[in-house]
Amino acid sequence: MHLIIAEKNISANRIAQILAGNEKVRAVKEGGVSTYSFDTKTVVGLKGHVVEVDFEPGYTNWRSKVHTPRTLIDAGTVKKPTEKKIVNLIQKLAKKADLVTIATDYDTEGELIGKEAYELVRAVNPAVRINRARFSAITPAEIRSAFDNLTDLDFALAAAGEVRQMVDLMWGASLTRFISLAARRGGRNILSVGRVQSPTLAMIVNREREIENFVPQTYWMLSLMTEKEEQPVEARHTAGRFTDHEAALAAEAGTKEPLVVTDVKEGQKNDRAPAPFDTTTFIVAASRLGLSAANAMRLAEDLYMNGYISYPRTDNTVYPKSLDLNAILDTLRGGVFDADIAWVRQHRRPVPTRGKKESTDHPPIHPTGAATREALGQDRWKVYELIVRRFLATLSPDATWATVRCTFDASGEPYAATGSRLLSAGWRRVYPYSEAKEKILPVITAGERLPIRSVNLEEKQTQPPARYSQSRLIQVMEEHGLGTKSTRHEVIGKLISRRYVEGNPLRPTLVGRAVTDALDNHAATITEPEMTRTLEEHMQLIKQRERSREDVVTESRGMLHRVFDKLEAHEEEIGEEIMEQTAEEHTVGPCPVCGHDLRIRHIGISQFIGCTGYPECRFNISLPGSTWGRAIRLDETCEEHGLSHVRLIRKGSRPWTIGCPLCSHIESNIEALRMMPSMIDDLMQRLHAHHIYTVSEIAGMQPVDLSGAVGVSIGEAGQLIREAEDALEVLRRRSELRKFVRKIIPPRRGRSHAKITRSLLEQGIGDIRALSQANPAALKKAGIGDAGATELLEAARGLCNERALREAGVPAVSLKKYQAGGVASPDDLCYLPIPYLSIKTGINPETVHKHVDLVCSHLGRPTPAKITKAVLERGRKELLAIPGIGEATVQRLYLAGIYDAATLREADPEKVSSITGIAEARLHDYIGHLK
DNA sequence: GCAAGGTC
Repeated sequence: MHLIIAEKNISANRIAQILAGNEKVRAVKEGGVSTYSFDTKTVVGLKGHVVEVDFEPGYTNWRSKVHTPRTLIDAGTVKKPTEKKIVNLIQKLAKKADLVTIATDYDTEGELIGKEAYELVRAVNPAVRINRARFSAITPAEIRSAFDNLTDLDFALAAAGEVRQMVDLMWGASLTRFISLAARRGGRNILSVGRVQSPTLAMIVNREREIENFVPQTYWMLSLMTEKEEQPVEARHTAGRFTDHEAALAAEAGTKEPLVVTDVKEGQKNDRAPAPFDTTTFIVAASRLGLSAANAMRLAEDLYMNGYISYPRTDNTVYPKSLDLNAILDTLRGGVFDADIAWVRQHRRPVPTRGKKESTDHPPIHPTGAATREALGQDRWKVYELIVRRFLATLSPDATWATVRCTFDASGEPYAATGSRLLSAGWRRVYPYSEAKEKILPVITAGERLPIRSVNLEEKQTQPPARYSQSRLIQVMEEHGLGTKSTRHEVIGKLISRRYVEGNPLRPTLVGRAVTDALDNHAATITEPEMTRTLEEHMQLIKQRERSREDVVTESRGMLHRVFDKLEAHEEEIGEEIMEQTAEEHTVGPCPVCGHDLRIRHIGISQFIGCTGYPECRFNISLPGSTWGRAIRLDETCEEHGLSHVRLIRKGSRPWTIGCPLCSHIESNIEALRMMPSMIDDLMQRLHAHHIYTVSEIAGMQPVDLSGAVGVSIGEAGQLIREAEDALEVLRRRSELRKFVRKIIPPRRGRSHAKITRSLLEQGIGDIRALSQANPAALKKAGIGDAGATELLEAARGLCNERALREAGVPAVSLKKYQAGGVASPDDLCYLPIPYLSIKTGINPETVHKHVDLVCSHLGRPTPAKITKAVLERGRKELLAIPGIGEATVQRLYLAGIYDAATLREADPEKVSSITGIAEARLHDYIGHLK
């Protein structure tokens, strides 16, 4: 069997189709992985890298005293399978193979992915021949020629890729751990560092600094309005920007009629058709349509997977010779583009346009299949249409413009006006994404005299550089060689998810700045694009076999060690700098009580806003737990309290904007305050004026302090505090009820717990006790179904009974036994006969009596007489001695309080029968037997 | 918990 391994599933399929020719390809899924077989060949696709380098075991604990971040530099590495299904299948097939061909992409990573496959094969089949097919596009010609000229894997090329992996891992992981530990950040708040992300972040930070430090310069623009045959014409002073106000004023004053046309120059301008799309230019064009980089890529990948466009991750801007452009035009026929295609065919430029970059792995992005707007939906169609039109534009002639430049002399001051007119639209006919703006001048001839209608001197300011948009940043990253076509947009996503940058255009956060500063000051290597450039040079040398992998890695290790020398010497300082700079990120504004900063605090899953004056100042505002979303500070501030607004953000759900935390705090506590009988508006205002907002604050105060704060007598203050305590208790029970209902009736879509508890409250059900006695109709009204209502009532009763018994002093172990015996309510204990309770629970009758006594006295009821175990045992024997009475009957008699011959003799058979269900006649028999 | 690079 000949095993062929491709880089991805879709390539595997296409390679199989091409190689099979007329033969039918059998597509079979094995263990969830597709294989394509024909003849004796089987083609399998990888998923890019199917293994991952990581440190050998022992380095997982970040805080280890032995394996410090620095030790990661020299730590051994292992390759771990990340796609187990594929790895297993490859090895299974490799055992049976007598030839293996690696057919991954033709670039460094492709060679490395190929080597990973090679090693997987070798591990299970040391003898099999393994060769390599190299092709720059998956077209029949390329593939056939590649398989006719099979070569060997290029281990030097793969080694270059391995160096990148090693260097990225050791620099990234060690620095990430070091910085995170120094700044005491863990979990979701780690501070990541990397060869690509850190220089990218630094560019955004530097741009922000430029903007902040920008000093605007004033300048003046001078223009005049003239007209020819009633058509207004604007001419600008040829000096352009005047930086000297005096000079501008003088030129303005000197601008006088006669205005003489000194020269008219006509010309023609070519407006080149755009080059084919690579990933970056595609993202830039898509961003003009309002799509973010990540979105544009997601849509393009979708189109690619469904066969509408070619592979969207490419650096190539030159169509390979093997690409049949006419065939593509044919494919696109029969839809909305027909007219445009016909036009392109008719006016086709001799050679398609080409961009600066040419690479071998994939062709530029182009359409591969016809589609309709209906089939794709709005967004995908937008992207598809863009790609089709771009393709058509690359085959279309240039646009041409007629240009004209008129120069004027206004009594010695020189002016000029320019005009342009589209002569032939060319590619712009089929690619209407950038507007062709014409500026038509009337016909003006040299020597003519024109009137001056007005002279305008405009004062302007120079502008700071613009922040990076995502697409602009991707362009700049590419210019600096940062990242690849596949990863650039992901890197930006990473900076956003680490909360280093935010907004569009991108702004750095305080954390982003702090980390960049710290790295800039102590580990500058990692914040500069230079590192990538050097790495690439070294990779190049490895490819040319001029340096070895080990040599380059050793050099990189040495550099990283030197970086760590500096870092470790300043660890504390670095940590403090970051913490100090980022503290502001959590600061929401001044504490209303003491004026110190209020800060958002996260402790475990709980979060709140506390005062930095703690413990002297105990002011705090509670926030919903972080399961609702992590609290972050917004830029807006509350005019009344001067505090930043707060928002809860949670992945995958809409953010919950709380707004001013103090406004929200006050608002949400008013209802609770009103639960205090003495609370009147005036009192509430006085409390608020003293920054007392919650009942729990009042409940926790001393009467003297409260009296002083709101100007009531000590006695009244005491009363208020008691009222607050009561309100607090009611609130506590409500919250308990809410949690209880939530536990029994779990939340699900379309069932609002807030609604349920509100409705219960309106019906006077405010705690679990009230719930246990509630009418099922009330639960139904609150939106709880029949089954749920029964379950809820039973659970509530059970819980109340349990609490009552526990309060009375029944020990927990016994409580369980009463529950198991089904006799666990206070009434059961007070009213059921002790022998019955004993036999149902297996508890000694004397102990039962003790419990019954506890419960009865707790409830103020009389305790029944004690029965000892001996008495009970004797009585049982007496009863069993009576013919017809067995264990079951004894138990039933217990229920009626009959436990021996004497109690049976005195019993009223009619009553006993009604309680126990034993026929009266039989009871008469038993009693008769005794007599 | 860490990088960057493949791919889905």
